[in-house]
Amino acid sequence: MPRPTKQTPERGSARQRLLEAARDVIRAKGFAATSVDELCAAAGVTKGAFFHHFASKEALGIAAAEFWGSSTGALFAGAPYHAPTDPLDRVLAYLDFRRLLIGGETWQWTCLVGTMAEEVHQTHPDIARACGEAIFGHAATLEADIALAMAQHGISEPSAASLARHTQAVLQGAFVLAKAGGGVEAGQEALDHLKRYVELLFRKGET
Amino acid sequence: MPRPTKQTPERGSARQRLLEAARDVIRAKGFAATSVDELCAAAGVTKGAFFHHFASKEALGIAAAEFWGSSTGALFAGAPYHAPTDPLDRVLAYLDFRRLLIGGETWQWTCLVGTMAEEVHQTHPDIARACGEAIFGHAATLEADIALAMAQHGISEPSAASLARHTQAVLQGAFVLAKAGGGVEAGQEALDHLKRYVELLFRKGET
DNA sequence: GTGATAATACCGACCGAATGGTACGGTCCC
DNA sequence: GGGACCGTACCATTCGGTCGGTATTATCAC
Repeated sequence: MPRPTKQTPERGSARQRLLEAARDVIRAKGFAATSVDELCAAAGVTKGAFFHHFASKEALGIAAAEFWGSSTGALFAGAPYHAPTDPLDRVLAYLDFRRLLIGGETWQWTCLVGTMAEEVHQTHPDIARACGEAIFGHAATLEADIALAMAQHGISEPSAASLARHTQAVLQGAFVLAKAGGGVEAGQEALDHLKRYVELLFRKGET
Repeated sequence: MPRPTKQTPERGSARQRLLEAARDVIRAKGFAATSVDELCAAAGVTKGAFFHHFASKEALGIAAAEFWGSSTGALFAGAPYHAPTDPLDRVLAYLDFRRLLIGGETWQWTCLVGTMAEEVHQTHPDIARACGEAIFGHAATLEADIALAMAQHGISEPSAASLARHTQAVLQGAFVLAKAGGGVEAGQEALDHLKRYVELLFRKGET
């Protein structure tokens, strides 16, 4: 395997490959149970490269959380659920889109930052902070549509920000139940309840 | 410290103390990041005692999940939310009770089996299985009241079992968001949304 | 009751493997 | 040449787990 250079980064620089490996391996095994050696092997990189790009394992965790935030941010920004002209329809389309993403092995559709936050919130506060920014940052991208829909339906009860956060809470809970043995069905079920909640909320106020 | 005997178990046998230490330490630091030595120190017990009672660290994880299931089971069985005569009131009182339990340091009011399931679902399937039994077993204790309330209100749409599971999903999600920086408020907020969902569901069908 | 026996509960030094991290040298591009 | 980038060998520590031994208790014949 030829060394990738700046001109020919092949399948990405070592840093990029390490972040991608971290995204997948940590989702499956957790942060603490994933060793640096294992990460290097998965990325096809040596330890020297690892500690050249990251000062410590904790630094990689923080970078992985940020990487997750930006890559999922791009995914959702380009997703088709923004198409509907009605803001409530866009919110419901987002939930449908999230439901569509559920499938395959559990580690493939669950959330890196949720997993890491739960695990390291006491031992590595800086990682937890980065995870929180990714989660609440994503929630914030939903706020505008929710606020528009609420205004259109004359609803003010739960704030748009609060409802946006709640969607993420339900999603994270769905991941936990799926990992606890509920599988794909547990995830879909939780999203069905969440969609029903939103529909009931907005049906109450009507147009 | 005198050796505790069967006649004078002092503050519990070594096994009991280890399970209690595991309950608290693993909730704070996670399963993988908690060492056997650390557990022994927290329990005031030596390594010999640990491996006398548990064949491996994984076996302790399974036992801790079962211990969590039975001790929380006793807590909820004796809780006051069973008092109301109306089944829907009992369900809502359960949610109020769960909200009341939120307070203090995050590790004190979050869920051991949720944390462990998320972390070890791939690496230690047997632990994840035990965690799943605790979670879904607790959900099952809510089913009867939910089913009664649904019958009374003429509702059949989401099954009682599904709604019971969803309460646990929202709770687990609340824990994740709390650990990601949302704190106590994030937990309370999620439970408020969950209660509103249940109220909307049952208001729709009325009596 | 008493002594012998077996089983249980526990102690703590020790082990090999794996861990996160470092030192240092080489290679490539500007 | 100088710095970014990466490879290899190595280090100190910590990890889960083992093992020989001791103290305490339960059992039971007598």
